[in-house]
Amino acid sequence: MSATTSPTRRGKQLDELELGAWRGFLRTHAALSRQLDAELIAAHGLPLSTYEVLLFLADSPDGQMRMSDLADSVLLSRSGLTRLVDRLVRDELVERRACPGDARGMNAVITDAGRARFAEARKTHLDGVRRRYLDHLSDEERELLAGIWDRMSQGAMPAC
Amino acid sequence: MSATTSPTRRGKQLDELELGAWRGFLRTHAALSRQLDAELIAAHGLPLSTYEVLLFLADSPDGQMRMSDLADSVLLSRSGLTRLVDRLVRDELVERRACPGDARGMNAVITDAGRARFAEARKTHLDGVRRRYLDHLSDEERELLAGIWDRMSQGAMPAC
DNA sequence: TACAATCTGTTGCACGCACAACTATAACAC
DNA sequence: GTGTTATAGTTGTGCGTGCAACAGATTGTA
Repeated sequence: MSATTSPTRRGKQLDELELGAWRGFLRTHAALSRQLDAELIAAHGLPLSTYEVLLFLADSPDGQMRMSDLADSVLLSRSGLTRLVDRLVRDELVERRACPGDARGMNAVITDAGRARFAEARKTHLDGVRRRYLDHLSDEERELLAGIWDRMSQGAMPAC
Repeated sequence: MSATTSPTRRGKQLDELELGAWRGFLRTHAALSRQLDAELIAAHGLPLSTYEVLLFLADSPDGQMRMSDLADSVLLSRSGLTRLVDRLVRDELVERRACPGDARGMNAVITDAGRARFAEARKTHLDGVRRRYLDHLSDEERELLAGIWDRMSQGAMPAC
């Protein structure tokens, strides 16, 4: 179940199998994220990055999160999140609220309109994720993939 | 081996397993592409997008490709590729050459300097891909993944 | 208390990309 | 031939993002 590769042939080109496992990964991600993003924009005017923010806010206890925590969650730089939240505030899907107990901090809070919009978008998105990804996998494959990703993010993260 | 999911529960949230298989995929891709890009820039001043272009050119018969074919290969818009090749020409890693037999077309041609630069970068990149991705997989897992990606890009592509 | 070091979020700036509009060439119809 | 349609590549423009620099608040130390 764990990595059992023969001593890696450093610098040598990838063989057929390695190539399929690696470039297929890249191709699949590119295709999926493009399609899901386009789908979400077409149906609800929400890009995927926005959807992610609403997702984390909607699923958090009080519908709010600290800016920096949110940035980490959606894998965005702090400045990137500042701008993204700017747009969400403009569209009245999110509000900024001073963080009680720490005058430096700000909380992003999802509004009722934001929740409504997100609930609609979630249907579309879940449907897309299933149809384009999950439905192509058997139960065993899903389990295996979940394990692989888990293993990788543990191994890869602390290295940088 | 093929998809055997019970009739998808449309709209319902993802269960634990589905979540792991899906969000892990996203997280892993984000982390890997960030790290590999940063690594390549630090070591050779080449971003990943540039590396991809040089890869396709270096591996093509005469070290040259039509602009539009190249754009499709590296998953970039045509305008995006035009600008990217502009930069490569400025850095003298690639040249533009009129396409014989079609006065509309242009070929991007890798230069000697481009080949040299790419050969260096390739070592770094292959090493990174192995260390961060392939080495975490057993042979069976690599085989399974290659199959999954293949199945998915066939199913997902024509749908859009 | 005072002062340095750290942390939070925002802003200036530059970059890379996509979309749409455009020019030039090619392919096809008649 | 002429006219129409399709294709190739470039350019104008706007958007989303990261990095570096910054102001304000907090924590730690003397």
